[in-house]
Amino acid sequence: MDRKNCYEYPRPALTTDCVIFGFGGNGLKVLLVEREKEPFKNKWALPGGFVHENENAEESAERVLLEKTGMKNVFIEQLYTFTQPDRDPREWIVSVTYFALVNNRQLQLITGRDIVKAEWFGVGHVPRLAFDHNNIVKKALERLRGKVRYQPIGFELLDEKFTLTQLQQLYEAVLGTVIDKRNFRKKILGMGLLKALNEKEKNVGRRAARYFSFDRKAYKKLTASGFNFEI
Amino acid sequence: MDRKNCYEYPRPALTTDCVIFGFGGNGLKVLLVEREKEPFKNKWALPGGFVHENENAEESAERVLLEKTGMKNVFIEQLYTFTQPDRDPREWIVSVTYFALVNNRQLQLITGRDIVKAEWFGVGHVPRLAFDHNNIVKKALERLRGKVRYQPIGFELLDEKFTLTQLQQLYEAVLGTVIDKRNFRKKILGMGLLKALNEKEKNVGRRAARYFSFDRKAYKKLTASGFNFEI
DNA sequence: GCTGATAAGTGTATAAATAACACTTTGGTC
DNA sequence: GACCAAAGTGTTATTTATACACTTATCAGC
Repeated sequence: MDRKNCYEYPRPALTTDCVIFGFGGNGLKVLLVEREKEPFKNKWALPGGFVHENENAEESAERVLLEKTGMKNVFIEQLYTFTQPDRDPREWIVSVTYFALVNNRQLQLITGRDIVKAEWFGVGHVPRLAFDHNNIVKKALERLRGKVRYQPIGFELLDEKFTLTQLQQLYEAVLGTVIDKRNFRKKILGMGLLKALNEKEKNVGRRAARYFSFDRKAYKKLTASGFNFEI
Repeated sequence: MDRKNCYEYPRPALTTDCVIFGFGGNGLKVLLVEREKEPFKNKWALPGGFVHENENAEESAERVLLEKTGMKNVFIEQLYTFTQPDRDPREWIVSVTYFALVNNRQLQLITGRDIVKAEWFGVGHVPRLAFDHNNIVKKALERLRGKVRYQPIGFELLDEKFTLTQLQQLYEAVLGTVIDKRNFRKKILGMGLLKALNEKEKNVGRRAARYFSFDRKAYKKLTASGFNFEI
């Protein structure tokens, strides 16, 4: 070790860890990777890595996401910073954590690559993870559940175009409730945030559902004039 | 400099900064301290300091609060972590920020001491601050405004006992709205979160108002059974 | 091309919450 | 005891939320 990185007082290493949520057919899922090194070698963990000197934590999280899972341009937001001195058995390591929401298309990307061993786990079936990562997942779930009702972030988990039933199932999965179909549609359409597309499902073996898309422009306009999203 | 704190890769210094809100007669206030050293010597800044190796960030924030302002046992919550590499002109310094809510009694404590030069500023009259601290204050205000409607944290800004008018004025100040007195009282009393005390204001030169206190026990019970606070 | 299976799509009536609004009462001062 | 200032108090109209069941479209199999 050379004398380059010496300081007057001890300093923590800085990492980012990312809780990536996806919405598959049967519920909300979180992406875990298998650790290739000690400590916790071969244990499941959140994708993460060290922050470089010339980048901020968010850039670092995005870089790590791309390197480890091949995902980019995903919705990402700072979650919490974990600073407990003994959270890493090696030394003082502080982690700025993020939570990310990806849709099915982004979710496909990773299955093609083989950058690290990664797997989706239903949020109810997350195994014992390395470090304090179970805590981080717990915090991310709380945040997602709290936020999904007051901000239109649920759309980040669906494809560009989606059916109202998919949207409803998403809310039911995240919130853990059952929602009345007619009331849900009345409410969500009444907000004026969805664009009805001239396109329907195909080859579904039943009546085909119409596709909708989230109208970001309309949402911006509405929020500017005091509108508050709420499900 | 000895060789004690040398690392393989560069590491950031870790600090905490704290946005402390108080509610004075005429609105919401934030506590600022004057910097005694370069950089930004004699400029206003948020109270903050370096995190020690054997403490977590929250303990550090509480320690700094006590050292710099004499406050303890205040409501404190992690806000956001600022990691922009050039946010400090000296070197790479990452700050885990907190927001704190103090009531009048805690607010008095500091005026007695003279630990650092500290002053309350109305949130609409915050001067140009050191580093990226104006950003931090902005973020804290957003958080407070977003949170005060869905969690009973407003009470942290009032004394143990308070009148309904004080509570209403607090919400009006934080949210920047005007609230109807009768509807406000109906709603807040209807929640069953306030204990009416057998005590009134004294020597006020008008009809004395009854004191109330926030019933934490009742709140815990209610949240456990699915109640959601909302103003 | 008819039948059956499956989920899409749709309206109304009741209950609850919110919003608007003004006067009487009380404690203290002069 | 007259006056000042803010405390305290109900009702109605409007909006929003909730509960609830049948018809329609698409595809598959015959």
